[in-house]
Amino acid sequence: MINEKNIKDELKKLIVKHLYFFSEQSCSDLSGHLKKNLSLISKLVNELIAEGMVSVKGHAPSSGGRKPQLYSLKADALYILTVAMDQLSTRICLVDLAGKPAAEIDMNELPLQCNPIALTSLAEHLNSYINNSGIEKSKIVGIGIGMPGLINIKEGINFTFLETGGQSLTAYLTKQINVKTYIDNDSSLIALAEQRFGVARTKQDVMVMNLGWGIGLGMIIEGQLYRGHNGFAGEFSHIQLSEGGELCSCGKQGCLESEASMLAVARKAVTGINEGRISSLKSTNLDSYEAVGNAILDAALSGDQFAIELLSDAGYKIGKALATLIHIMNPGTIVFSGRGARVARILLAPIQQAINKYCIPRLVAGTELLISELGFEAQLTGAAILVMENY
Amino acid sequence: MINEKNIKDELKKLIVKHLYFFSEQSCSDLSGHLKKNLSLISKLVNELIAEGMVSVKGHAPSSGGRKPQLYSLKADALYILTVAMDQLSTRICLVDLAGKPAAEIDMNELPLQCNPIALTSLAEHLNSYINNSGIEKSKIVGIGIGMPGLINIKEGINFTFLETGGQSLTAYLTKQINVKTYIDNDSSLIALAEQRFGVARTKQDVMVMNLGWGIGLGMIIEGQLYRGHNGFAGEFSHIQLSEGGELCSCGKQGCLESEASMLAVARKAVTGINEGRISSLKSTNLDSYEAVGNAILDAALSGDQFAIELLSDAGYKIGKALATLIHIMNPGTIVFSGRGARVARILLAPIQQAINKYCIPRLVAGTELLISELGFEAQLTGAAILVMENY
DNA sequence: AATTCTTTTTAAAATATTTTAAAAAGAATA
DNA sequence: TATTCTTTTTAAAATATTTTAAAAAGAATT
Repeated sequence: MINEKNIKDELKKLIVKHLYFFSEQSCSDLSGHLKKNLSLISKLVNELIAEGMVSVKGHAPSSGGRKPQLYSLKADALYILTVAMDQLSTRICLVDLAGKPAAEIDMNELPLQCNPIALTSLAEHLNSYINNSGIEKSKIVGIGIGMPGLINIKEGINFTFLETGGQSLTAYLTKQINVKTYIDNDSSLIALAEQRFGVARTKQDVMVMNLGWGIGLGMIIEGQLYRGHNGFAGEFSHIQLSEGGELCSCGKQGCLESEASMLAVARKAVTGINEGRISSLKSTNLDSYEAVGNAILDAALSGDQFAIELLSDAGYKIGKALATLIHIMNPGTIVFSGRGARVARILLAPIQQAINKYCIPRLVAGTELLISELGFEAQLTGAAILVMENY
Repeated sequence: MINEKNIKDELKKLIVKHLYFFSEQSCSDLSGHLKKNLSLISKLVNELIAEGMVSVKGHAPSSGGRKPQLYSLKADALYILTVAMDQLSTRICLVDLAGKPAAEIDMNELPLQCNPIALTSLAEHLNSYINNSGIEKSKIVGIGIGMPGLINIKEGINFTFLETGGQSLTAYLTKQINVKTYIDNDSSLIALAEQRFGVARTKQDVMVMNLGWGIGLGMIIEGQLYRGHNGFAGEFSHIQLSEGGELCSCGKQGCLESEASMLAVARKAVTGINEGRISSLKSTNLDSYEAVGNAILDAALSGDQFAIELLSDAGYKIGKALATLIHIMNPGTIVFSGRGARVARILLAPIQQAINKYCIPRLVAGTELLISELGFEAQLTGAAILVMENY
């Protein structure tokens, strides 16, 4: 028998996956969701218990009959190594099947741009992190990495950063670390996180805005992450907002990113302060846009008028772009996530205002705007999901 | 046994469906596509032959072994009633399983706007058409209707036309005609037709532009028609193109529809001619925008400079809007279909020009632009597909 | 408190589907 | 031309999955 028990094992993996996303499920819950017969599910769940993958978690209240037994994954049965990169730094965290950190988060500078040793450096970091964690490698199901750039997830190539001359990043890391590795775009992973464990939980058609140094868009269509024909879907930041606006890094003018990203806002703040605008931002080191950007968020949250004005302006522009997105996609939900989610409450009013102005009312009515609760954690959570989706 | 043979029958229906979309398939083709075992497929195909649904269509060339036998549906085993409506007229055609008309196409005026008897009139028309066709009702699998408007396909309600006070159009027609009836948006059906039997055959991520009195968009995402959270996805015609442009019927300014649809072009033509522009259009009845619109297409095809200028202008605007669409969706294919597909060759140059200007090169490179070959037939074809998808 | 009704879980029987093996038909090659 | 190799089709055996039935556990009702 070449594929002895293969089909049964596949189904067991499906059960494990399902329990990862929806813990505390009864056999009939599982049966309903996986569209497999109860009796089969029951048998396999018992096998999983015997194997130490699953444990019983007490009873749920009954609606007039025998109380269902609830099953969950044994959190320490397996671990996932999650990695969240942005252009400047990298966070690493080993988590268990319940999403709890099994070792401290490691945060270190790892500039992606013009850094030929970034990849080898990353591999070394990951190896030593695992060694220090005290968890044996065999218990780590996989490594999930979210990174900015245009990414081919199948081949494991990043066309924008970590240049390898067409070589597969995932193949390299899998070999170096000896644990199966997966990569994906940061905004896509944030969208996954919001739809599986965040405010868009169980929603089917969700657009997740990743508000950060750029403006990313992760799209969930009919419950699945949509990546487009070449994996470049959601290049929302470079749609044209206004004829003849600011020059963008992409070479075009008036892109959303060059008008409303955190970097664009920081640039405007520096100009404004140099022109004598009154603001608490004056005391910030104006040489680092990164520092200015973070300071704007803090200032806005503590009521600084100039900062709020800058963010409101950005919000209105984001809203205008969202109006177009809503017309095309008719999403049920839009989530504001990423670094900038902290100030989403301030952005929301001008965003809503622009949407009202530029959208057909019937479409506005069908779309809810939500603010992320996962915040900065979203990308790490998404990286874990990436691994479990491939389990 | 309550569901005796249900599962087997389901699979048989899947085989029939598959043969509808891909005729002349061998058992191994079917096995591969349906992901069911060859031996099972072989048995069921033989049953379908015995039932008179399927027939053998000779052999395909072999690649070094026994020649595969090819199977097709018996074209006259079942029939489909297809209906294509636009705001002014309705086409009806009974087709067989090979897509061949089994009765002549019926084309009649049926204005949708402010016409309370449109629905009863439609039902009468359909009934008498069936009676005149000579095909017995029991052989008609279903009625598929494509119509403009915001449509809820599950409930069978059109929110824009054929007002029934929230009653289901499909329930009414199914009862009146005694044949299961389905409705869908015209642009959605055109997209279906292009992806199943048109130039976008087998492509997975396709945006189909329905160039007509309005500008519609049908979206195929990962091989499936995407309708959005409330069924209103693809409301492409009302995205804003230019700040402060022409007033649109939707109440906003500068919408794509009010700037570049066939109706908008006709309006501009009338203005131009009244201002003394030289053109063969002068001899057209300028009171009917419909007549002017059609005349512009003819004039442009025979080289009239004014008509070509008008269409080029519209094309550039469509291209600018498409640039945004490409950034968001990263589609593999864009198809120009519908009434205006006749002049797509003239529109293509300015469309491409605008896309080049407003798109990131890497995204342009991944998207091919195609011109429909189904043309005006697409909507009827799509209506047949709608029925077979529900078979 | 006893009975009836629900729901979950388990086991046995029935059915569906896949694997394996073998036969049939033909292409490629020596 | 005979042999070997492929591929398709069919049949038999093995496996997977669902149905059916029954037991277990508890809620609701009389």
